[in-house]
Amino acid sequence: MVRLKDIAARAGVSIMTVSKALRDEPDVSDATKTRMKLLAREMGYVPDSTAQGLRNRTTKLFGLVIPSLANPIFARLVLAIQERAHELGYDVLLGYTLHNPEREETCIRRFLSRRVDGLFLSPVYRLETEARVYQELLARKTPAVILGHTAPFCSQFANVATDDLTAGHVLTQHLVQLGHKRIAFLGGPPATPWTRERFEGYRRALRQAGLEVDEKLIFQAGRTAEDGAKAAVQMINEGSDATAIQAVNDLVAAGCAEVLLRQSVKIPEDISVVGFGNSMLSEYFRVPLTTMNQPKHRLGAAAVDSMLQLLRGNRPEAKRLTAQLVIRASSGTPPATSVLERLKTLRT
Amino acid sequence: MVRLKDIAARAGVSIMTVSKALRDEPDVSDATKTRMKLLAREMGYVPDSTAQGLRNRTTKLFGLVIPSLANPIFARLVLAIQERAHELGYDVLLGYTLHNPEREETCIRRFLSRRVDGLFLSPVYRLETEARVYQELLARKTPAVILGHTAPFCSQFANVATDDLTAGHVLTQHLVQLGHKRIAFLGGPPATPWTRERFEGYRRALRQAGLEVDEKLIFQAGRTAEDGAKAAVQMINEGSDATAIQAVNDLVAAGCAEVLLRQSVKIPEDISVVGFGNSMLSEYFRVPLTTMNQPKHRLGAAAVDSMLQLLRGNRPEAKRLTAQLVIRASSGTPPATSVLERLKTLRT
DNA sequence: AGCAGCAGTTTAATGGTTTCCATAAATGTC
DNA sequence: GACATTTATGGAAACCATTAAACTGCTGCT
Repeated sequence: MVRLKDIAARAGVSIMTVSKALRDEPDVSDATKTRMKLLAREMGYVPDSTAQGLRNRTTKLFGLVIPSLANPIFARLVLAIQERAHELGYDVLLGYTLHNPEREETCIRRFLSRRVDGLFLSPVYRLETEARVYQELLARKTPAVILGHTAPFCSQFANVATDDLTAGHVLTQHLVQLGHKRIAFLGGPPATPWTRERFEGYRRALRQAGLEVDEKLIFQAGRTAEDGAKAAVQMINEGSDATAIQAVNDLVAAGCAEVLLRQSVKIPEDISVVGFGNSMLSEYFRVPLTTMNQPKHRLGAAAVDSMLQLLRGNRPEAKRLTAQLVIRASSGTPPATSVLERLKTLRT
Repeated sequence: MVRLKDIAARAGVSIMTVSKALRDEPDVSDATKTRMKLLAREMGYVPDSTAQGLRNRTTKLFGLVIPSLANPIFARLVLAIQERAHELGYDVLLGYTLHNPEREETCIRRFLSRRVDGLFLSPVYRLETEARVYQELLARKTPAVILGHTAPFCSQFANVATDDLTAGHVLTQHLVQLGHKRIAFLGGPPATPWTRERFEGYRRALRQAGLEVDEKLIFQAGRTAEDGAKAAVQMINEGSDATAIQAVNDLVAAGCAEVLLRQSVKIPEDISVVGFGNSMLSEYFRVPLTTMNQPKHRLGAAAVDSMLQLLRGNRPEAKRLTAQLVIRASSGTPPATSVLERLKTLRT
C-alpha cells in the first residue's frame, strides 16, 4: 500500500509538500503539484480516509438505520438518500433494527463509535417517553434526522415525514365518495405514529361524512402481508359487515386481499380494499391496489437536505410531504349487502 | 466526547492501563479492570473506531457494491449479508453502481480509500476481458467476493452464484412437460452471464426434447418491467406463435404479462409466462408467477463464508447454489393455437 | 532596513494500540 | 535466610497516516 511518505521519499521532498500538493493547497508551486500528482497516480496512491478522518475529525460517513429492507418503501428511500449522499462525497453505513430496540441501540452505538458525521434514523417506536440512546444523541449533539414521525422519545430531533393524517383522510374520503358507509381499518403496531395518523385521518373523514366510527370495524393487524391475512381471517370469522377495507400499508392490504380472493370474494365488486405506500407490490398486485403514493424519493432528498442544514449548524424545520391518491382497480362502489356477512351465514 | 485520556486523568492512572483494562488484556488486575470499566460506562466512553482502525490496520468494515435496490432480489441478499456481518462485528458500507462501470469504479475506490477489510461485488458485466479496477483489486490482494457469476474480467475472484444453467433448464423442462413446443425466451443484457446461463439451460432443454431453437422466439428484453412490456408489444406486433414465455427474471415476466393481460390474453389458458427469482412480486402478481426460487439468504450466507475464508488467507472454492422450481398459476397446458397470432390477424 | 510573498519544511496533534521496559511482589534455590 | 528468578501489574515511547499551524530561508520591492 502506497503512502504519502513513499511518494515523498521517491520525490525527495517532505511529506507535507506531497500532502499539500495533492490537495491543491496554495503554497506549493504548480510545477511541484503536477509532479506530485503524476507520481501519486503512477504509484497508485490511495489516500487513507481512516487517517484523514482521525486528523480532520470528520469522516464523510452517514449512518442509516432502518427496520429492514422487507418493506419495499425503504428500498426506495435508501436509494434516494444514498444517491444524494454519494454526490456530496459521503458514504453510507447501513444498519437494521428488525424492529428491535436493543438492536437499534447497538446499531447506533456502533455508528457513533465509527464517528459518523450524521445519522438517519427510522426509529423503533416505543410508548415510553424517553429512550436512552436518543437522550445521548441529543447530549452529544450528533446530527440526526428522523425518517418518519417523531414521538415523545425523539421529539427534539429534526424529521422528515409523510403527512399521514391528510393522506389517511384523503383515502377514506375516496371510499366514502364511492358510497361506502362501513369501512374497516386495519391498523399497524399501535405505538407507531404513522398508524395513529392514518387512523386519525380515517376517523376525521368518517366524522365529516356523518358516519360513526365503529370499534367493530377497527382491527389491529401489523405491517406484514401475514398480518393482513390474519386480519382477513378474523373479519371473515366475525362476519363483518364492512364493504371496504382500508389497510395501513400495501403489504397488509395485499395479504388481506389475497385471503379474500381465495374465498372467491371479488375485488372491488364485492368489497373494496385500499393500501398505503404505492410500492411496486400495489401496482402489480392481483387486483392493482388503490393506494396513497408515499413520496419516497422526495422524502430521501428532504432528509439529506435537513442533514446538510444540521451539519451547517442550522436547525432545519420539520418537513411533512404530501402523499397522492393513486386510484387503481381495487376500489369501487359498494355492493348491496356485505359479502363477509354472507360468507359467514353460508358457512353456518 | 470522552477519550481514554479523560478516563485516565480521572482515575489517576496512565492511558495504557485504561486501554488494557477495557480490552481485558491479561496484565491488569481484575480490580482495576472493573474500576476502569465502571468509570468508562459512567463517563459515556465510546471507543474511536477510526483511531483503532488506523493503528490496527483493520476496520471491521465491508463494502457491498450492488446495482441498486430496484431489483427485490438484492434487498434480500443485502439483508442476509448484513445480518451475518453484523453478528461478526462488521459494519457494511453500501454502494450503488446503477449498472454503470464508471460509477462502479468510484464506489470501489472510495471503499478502498476507507480501508475496508473486504468487498462484496455484484459486477457491472462488460464484454472486455479486463477491467482496471478489478486488476488493481487483484494486485492489492483485497479480499473480494463476487456476488454472481464471474466473467473473464473477474475470473480470478472468489464467487457465489446461483446455478443458472440448471435452473434455466429446469424451468424450460417444466414448460416442455406441459406440452409447449413454441417457447419464447426474453433475455436480459447480453453481456451478463446469468442471461447466458439461463439461455443455455433453455437451449439444452429444448434440444433434449427434440425441439428446435428458433431465432424468432428469442427476444432481447432487459431486466426491468418496462423492458418486459416492450418485448410483449414486439411479440404481439410480430404475431409470434409462442404458447409460452420464459423471462429472464420476475420483473421482465411481470412487465410482459401485464401487457398481455391488458390485451385480454388469459394466463395461463392462452399463454404461459414464467419468471425467475421468486421475488415477492412473483408471489403477489396478478397471476401468481411460476418461477425459480433464487436462494437469496443462502447466497448471502455463502458469500460471507467465502469472505471469512479469504480473511483467514484461504482460497474459498467457487460456490454454485441450486434454485428450486416454484409452480404457481402462470404456467399451464398450451392452447390449440397461439393467441398472439390470432391477436395479430384480428387487428389486420 | 523592513516587509511581503513564495515554496517549502518542521513540529505537533488526532486517539488508540503494540512493543518494550520498570517496579514490586511472589516464588524458588541452596 | 540471602539471593536469584519468575510473575503480576503498570507505564513510556513509538507508531499508524494524515494535516494544521508555525517556521525557515530566499527573493524582490519600496
